[in-house]
Formats: sequence, structure tokens, C-alpha cells
Amino acid sequence: MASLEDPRGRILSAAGREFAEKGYETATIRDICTLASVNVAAVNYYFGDKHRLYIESVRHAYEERSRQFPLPVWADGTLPAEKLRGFVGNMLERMMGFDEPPWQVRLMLREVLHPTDACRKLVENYIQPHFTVLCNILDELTDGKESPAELRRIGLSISGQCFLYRAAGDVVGMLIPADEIKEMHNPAELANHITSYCLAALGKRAPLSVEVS
Amino acid sequence: MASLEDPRGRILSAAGREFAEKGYETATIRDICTLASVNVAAVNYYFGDKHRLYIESVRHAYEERSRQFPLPVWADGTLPAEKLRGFVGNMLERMMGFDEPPWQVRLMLREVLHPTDACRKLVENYIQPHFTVLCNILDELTDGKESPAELRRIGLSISGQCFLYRAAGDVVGMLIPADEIKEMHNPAELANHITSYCLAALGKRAPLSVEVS
DNA sequence: CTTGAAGTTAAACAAGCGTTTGAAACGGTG
DNA sequence: CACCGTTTCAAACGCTTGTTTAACTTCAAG
Repeated sequence: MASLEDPRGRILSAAGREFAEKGYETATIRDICTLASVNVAAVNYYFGDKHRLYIESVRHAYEERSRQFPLPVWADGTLPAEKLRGFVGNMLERMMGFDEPPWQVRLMLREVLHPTDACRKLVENYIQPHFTVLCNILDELTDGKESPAELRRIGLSISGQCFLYRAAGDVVGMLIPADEIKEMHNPAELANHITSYCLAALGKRAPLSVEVS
Repeated sequence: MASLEDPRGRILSAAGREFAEKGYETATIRDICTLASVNVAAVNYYFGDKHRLYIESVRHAYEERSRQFPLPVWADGTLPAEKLRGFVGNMLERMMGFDEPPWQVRLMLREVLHPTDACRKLVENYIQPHFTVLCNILDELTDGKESPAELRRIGLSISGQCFLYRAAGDVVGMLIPADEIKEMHNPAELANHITSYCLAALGKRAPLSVEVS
């Protein structure tokens, strides 16, 4: 959008892709500028230096992502369990994408794994709001009987499971047989498993493994 | 150990620390050699080039770590639930360390997050065996009634929760109040939560949140 | 003592990096 | 047209990188 006639925007987009794929140090200004079809000096002209370009491209990434995937809302009267399943599915789709994850997610992931100056705002403006929604759903689900601390811990348990598939997907692919990956490791199936796991733990449905005794 | 009189070992150790902290690109041969008190040419003499030094230092890391933390074993007759709690606690301590995580773990984590040539052997020789032990415990816990695929999925759910605290600890620290971190986010408390969560989901103990109706 | 392989060293190498420069091209305004 | 602030460009700068060179030390074997 508005890329052909906006050098600044082209640089921002190219930088995001390069930083996401190669990391801050390995990505070079020359490659970014080639990708954006601008002169090397353009980065200095528009952003000052490489570091400020990086900060701006992280902000650009999560602002764009927030616009593409706004926080989910539900009709009044939606069951909490249904909200939970919807939220987890949404979270997985946001994280994993339908095919290849978009560069915005990979760039944000880098900030989560190895935080720099750009991380604080990313958490405040993007991650924290999503996490709060999750905790609110859990609060509803448990009829307000759990402490905020316990809700946060359960929220982290859910987030952690999604996070593993996104951040360590390659290693997961080495631990699990290939056909099993094809069959089960897609947003819908995973959301189903993670949600069921949580509901069972909270006693809101039958245990995953039924006692026979 | 045996560091004063073994340049090769000193380089390997110094390289592991530098690669763990800064990553492959950012870590420099000069810094590594300064840290190891050897000449820059020593890396080329002993390892050929930077890339082969990196591969060797990853191997060195998980071999050392395997010696320090061997796979846990239990006395016959130990309850599966007890084994699970022990395994999760062990996993968290291995991952997080008692204070600061050792460089070996951080180096392995880098390979998990951004795999290179060194990753396959790391998975085969270190991660896969641990994951298999976990799945065996879960098999025992569910009296052999669950499919291997389901066991692996539950195993990933447990691993994912540990993984989050290790890989995204900084962001977790921004989402959770500081005093709550102090109080709850240590290997023992987390192992307790993650194990209880799993046992409740499997119907092996009371749900975390008790229904009142 | 001589020899020669093994190990170590300071110095240099070419390549790539982020950044800067100064001039050229552009585009609206008087 | 002449002017001037904005934008673009090829070229170069200074620096750091991984790697190599060739001279030097060490030291056990002949």
C-alpha cells in the first residue's frame, strides 16, 4: 500500500523483512536499500541511522499487525469456554499465519526472545492488551473465584503452549513424526487441544484421560 | 577444568560464552581469543574457521550439560505423578539454572530458536531423549490408554510452559507484577503449578478451580 | 648440537560494514 | 527564467571483520 511513491514506507517495509529474517546485526543497510529500490544514503536521510530504523520498523510491524488482527470481541451471552477457544485459535492464527508467518510476527518474535529498546512499547501496546483479554476470559470462566495471580499463571500456561509451536516450530518438527504434523499441527486442531486441556484442568469438562477403575 | 594448559579447550569455552551471549554474527573471533588468552590465529589453527568453531562449541555445550545433568532415574514403584513432578522440576532447573542460566543453556536455546547446522545433533543427542522420558512418564500416568500422538501433544503442552519462562522470561517479567515474580516464578513453584495443571487435566487430581454449583 | 615438526606470534590482507560527502536532479514559488 | 529547499545519487571514508602470512619459539628425537 502506497509503496511505489513513498520511499520512507518502502524502506520501512524492506527493513522489517530483512530484520525479521536475518536479525539486526546480519541484515545490512545495503540489502535493505536494494530491496526498497533506494540509495544507501536514504536510510540516513529518513531515519538517521540503522538503530533508529530498526526501532521504527518494529513499531511499524505491530501497528500494521494490530490493524490486520484487531482484538476479538464477542456477542453478549457468549459462553466463556467458547470465548476461550476462539481466543486461542485467534492467537495461533495470528502467531503462525495460514501458511508462512508474515515478517511482522517474526520480527516481533525476535524482540520477545532477545529484547532491545523496542521491546517495552511492543509489550505495552501489543502483548499486554492481548494477555489482559485472555485473563478476563479466564476470570469469567472460573466465575471470578480465582485470584488475579492464579489467572495470570493459567494465562501463561496457555500462552506458553502457543508460543512453543511458534518459536520452536523447527525443533517440534524434529520431535514429532511428519504425518502427525500434517494432521494435527494446524491452528484449528491445536486450539482445540490447548483449550480442552485448559477446560479439563479447570474441571469445566471431562478429563482428557478418563479413569476406568 | 584443564583450562590453563589446553588452548583448544579454552577457546571452546570462551567461544561458547561469546556465542551464547551475542549470537554467531555479533560474537567476534578477536573477542573470543582475548577471552581465551590466545592469538587470533589460534582459531584457524585448531578449528579451521569460525563456522566450524561454532559447530564444535554447540556440541561441547550439550555434552558438558549432559554430564552435569544426567537423565533422571527413579526407584521402582515411584508413582507416575511423582515422577512427573520430579521431571518438570528437573527440566525447569536445567533450563533456568539456580541464579543466572549458564552459557550452555543459552547457546542451546539459540539453536532451538534459530536452527543452524548444529541443531539436528542437538535434538538427537539431547532434546529427543529428554522428551522421550517425559512421554514415557505420561504413558505410565495414563495407564497406557492414550495414543503416542496424544502423549506427544501433552508432552509438548508441558514443555511449552517451561519453554516460555526460559525463552521469553523478559516479556513474562513485564506482564507479571514484580512481587508475584519473586514469590511464584522459581523452579519449585512453577513445577508445582505445571504438574498440577497437567494432573488435573488428566483427571488424576481435583480440578484447579472447584465447581460450586 | 642439529634437525624438523608443532605451536605461537605480530602484522598484514581483502572484503564488507555503517556512515558521510558534495554535487546533481527535482519541483514549486517569486 | 532564476531561485531555493527537498530529495536522490555515486563515490568515498574510516573502521571492523574473518582469514592468512611468514617469522619466531619450543622441544623432543636423531
